Amino acid sequence: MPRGAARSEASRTAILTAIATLIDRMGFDNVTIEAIATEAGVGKQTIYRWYPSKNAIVAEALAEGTLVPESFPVPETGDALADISAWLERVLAFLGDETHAALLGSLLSASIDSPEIGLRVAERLGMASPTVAERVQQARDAGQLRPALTGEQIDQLIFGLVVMRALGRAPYVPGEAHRLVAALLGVAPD
Amino acid sequence: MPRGAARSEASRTAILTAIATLIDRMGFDNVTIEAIATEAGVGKQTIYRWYPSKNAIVAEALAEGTLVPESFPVPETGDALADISAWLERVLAFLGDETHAALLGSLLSASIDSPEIGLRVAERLGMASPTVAERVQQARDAGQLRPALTGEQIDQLIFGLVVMRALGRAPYVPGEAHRLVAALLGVAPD
DNA sequence: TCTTCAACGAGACGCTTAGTACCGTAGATC
DNA sequence: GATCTACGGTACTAAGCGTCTCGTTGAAGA
Repeated sequence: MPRGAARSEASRTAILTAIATLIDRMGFDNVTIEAIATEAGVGKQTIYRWYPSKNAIVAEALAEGTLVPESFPVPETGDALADISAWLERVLAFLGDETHAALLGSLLSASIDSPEIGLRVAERLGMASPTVAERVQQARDAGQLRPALTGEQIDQLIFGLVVMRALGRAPYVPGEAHRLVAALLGVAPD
Repeated sequence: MPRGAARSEASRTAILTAIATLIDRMGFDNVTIEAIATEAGVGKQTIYRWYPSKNAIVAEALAEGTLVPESFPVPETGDALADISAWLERVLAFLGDETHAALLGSLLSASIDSPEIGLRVAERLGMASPTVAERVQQARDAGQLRPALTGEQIDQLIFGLVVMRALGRAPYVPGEAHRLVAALLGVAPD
């Protein structure tokens, strides 16, 4: 056991809560380390002791669910088309809220610098282990589907669409997810 | 005619060239306004007089072709599948170069702040007027295609894929563009 | 119990950059 | 030739980054 005082869980939580609050209040780009310290009632050094950058704090806040409380697991009923389109429906509806779309936009921007944030965002959206790609491959192996594209290509197309929706603020039309997924999987929609 | 000296075209060009040089040399995020002024041999005030932000300079450099000299017009042979897949092939091959992918990544990041940059990027990539969406619609009207998705959905899927490739640095497999576009248009590949 | 040691809140410090203000100069209009 | 505006250059304020150093607090070891 190391000597001295242990890391303060209260401070850690306060930092994660503070960054979520500030991003919501003043936008991702305008949040400074100093403002986080003040908002959290914490010394700046305490932040720099544990996090090398703002992105690292964001990554942890994402992993803990402090930034985005909702999660979007892909259902597993055995029907890949229904599972994936139900999932996409939830994600697109979530992004229909302008605040959520703006937040995801900022997180995507941060992902360009920080691959870890990219990974955490994908996790939050349910797009990591098992990925949509793996789901498609299972359905293909089970003989349920014979899509023209590889699982990985479908995965990229769907994630890319989610990204475009986050950036473009297109309104979501109910039922659209089902038609999209059906077309990508090469199945006639119900 | 306004009194006094006119705007210096030499300075304007020097600024655009300087930002392109510096982005290439030290990466998008590390380029400061002061460095641009020094590199261009121009007073800082001259920059602030004409551009409200770094993003505005980038937008103009994009529009002039200073940042990305290549352009990617969608061919118009009348065969929508061939046209779009030839175009996508060129774009994905371009992004296979890591430098180009990194540049596009930075530009996408800037697009989140600045819709104008998003528009200019789309223009450079050939994805604005006429868009892929319009091309698909023409083919549909001419009875060449009956895709399951709307032109706009296909447009978003393809642009999203381009974005994912720029971010994910996936290598490009020759011929992939054709299979992707064929599947999205609901046509069996040749 | 008492010593030791690391994390803590707080804040001073040097550094860099943003953005503004002002200089004297050059060039274009009246 | 008088006037006006953009120019290159420089000084300036404001703000944030990241480092460093206080005195304090609290947990582990003797």
